[in-house]
Amino acid sequence: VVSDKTVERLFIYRSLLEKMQTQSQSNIYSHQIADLSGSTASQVRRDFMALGYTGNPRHGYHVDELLNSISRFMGQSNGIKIVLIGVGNLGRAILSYFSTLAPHFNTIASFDADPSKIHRLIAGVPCYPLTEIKEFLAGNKADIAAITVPASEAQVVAETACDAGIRSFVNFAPVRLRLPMQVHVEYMDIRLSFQKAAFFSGSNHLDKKQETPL
Amino acid sequence: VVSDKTVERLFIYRSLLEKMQTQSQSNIYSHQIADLSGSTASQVRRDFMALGYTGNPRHGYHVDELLNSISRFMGQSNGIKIVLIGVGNLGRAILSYFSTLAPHFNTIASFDADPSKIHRLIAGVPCYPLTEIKEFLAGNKADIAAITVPASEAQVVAETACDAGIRSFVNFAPVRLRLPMQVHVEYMDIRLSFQKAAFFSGSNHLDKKQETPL
DNA sequence: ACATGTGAAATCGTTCACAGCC
DNA sequence: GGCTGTGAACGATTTCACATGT
Repeated sequence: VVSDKTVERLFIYRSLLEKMQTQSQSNIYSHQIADLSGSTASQVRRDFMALGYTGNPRHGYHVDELLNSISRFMGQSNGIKIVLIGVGNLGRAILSYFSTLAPHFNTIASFDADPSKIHRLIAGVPCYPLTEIKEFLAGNKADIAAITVPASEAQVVAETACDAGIRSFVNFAPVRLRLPMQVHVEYMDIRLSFQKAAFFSGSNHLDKKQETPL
Repeated sequence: VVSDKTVERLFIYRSLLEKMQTQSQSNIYSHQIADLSGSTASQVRRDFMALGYTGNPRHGYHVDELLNSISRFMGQSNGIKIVLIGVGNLGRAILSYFSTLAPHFNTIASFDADPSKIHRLIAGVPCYPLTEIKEFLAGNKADIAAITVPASEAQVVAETACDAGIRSFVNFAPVRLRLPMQVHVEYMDIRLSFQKAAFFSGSNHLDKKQETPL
């Protein structure tokens, strides 16, 4: 009943509020949250409607209570269990990125086809052969899979993981995945975001009026 | 005159069409493009309206011509010049990722504060001290900057780069940047996308009806 | 028959505006 | 007085539906 956009913003608000909390700020107004998150006061208040938590006109929102409400709504997001498929440059970088972000994220295993990588510890995470993913997941629950294989392999790899019970993916490969509708995919297409940035850096987006008449 | 969403999809279509081209498929229908890109036929046709290129009902779209139209509309996106700020794990991974993607992307320099990194070649790209970015950009044009520094430093670093003439960013740090309105920022928040994936992996999003009555 | 191009309708998301409260 | 909560207006995006072309 809540939009993807709202979910995203709630996570952003939470991250801000956690910072506020460490600075022992106890109260905050919607317009302050808006400024810090690049949103608007209306938007913030509208997003909070989903939480069932209501502030008060005198002191705005109580940081601690608000955080509790958000976390209750978002569900337990500490100790998210991740498996990562594809231990190339990007995969390795993400492994070590998350190792510094514990305890929020917990990468429990990685998978690769390259024999020189398997059965080793990479950034503190054990690497197994891709063929064993199903057995592994039968014995170990994981919430999501990160796909960091080359584009050409992403689809098969995703199907395998899906088959092994994964219901949600973060896909770094620059291809759309065709998976059952109930399965969720977050796309992280690095190439695409650079292309978009390049497009909007020029004056392309403003007055594109010079249609060459055919 | 064209929405962000449409721009994004046009890039995706282009990448598909390039694959079609290598497979010497010469014609394609909107519904085929839709299937491959996770869109709908209407959406595809609507997006193409921006191009001024029109297909024909008999054979759909001619792949080569369509690609030309898209590329003309998108502007030259070969040899996009990038500088990367922050040569940590993630920064290094992106450097080597792009080194394999030439000639579309051309990372011309990286910057870091760590003395052990500067004046070395990292993934084939020279690394300079952060303090020299303005001089560097005075002598070398760059289209966009990638920010791969820790969250706490992202804002200052972005301001410096902005001051040095960068008009478009890809920001990997998990903070919103406050920059002049004309400056474009693409956010690539890896942590956030994993959080969203985790949220949508549960049954959180379906029937969130159990409001605890206060 | 089947695909395109495009007004018109529907849907989704954001912002406005104001009553109510502290 | 300045803030919250929210119905209503607005704007953006997607989908529908169908006239048109081959």
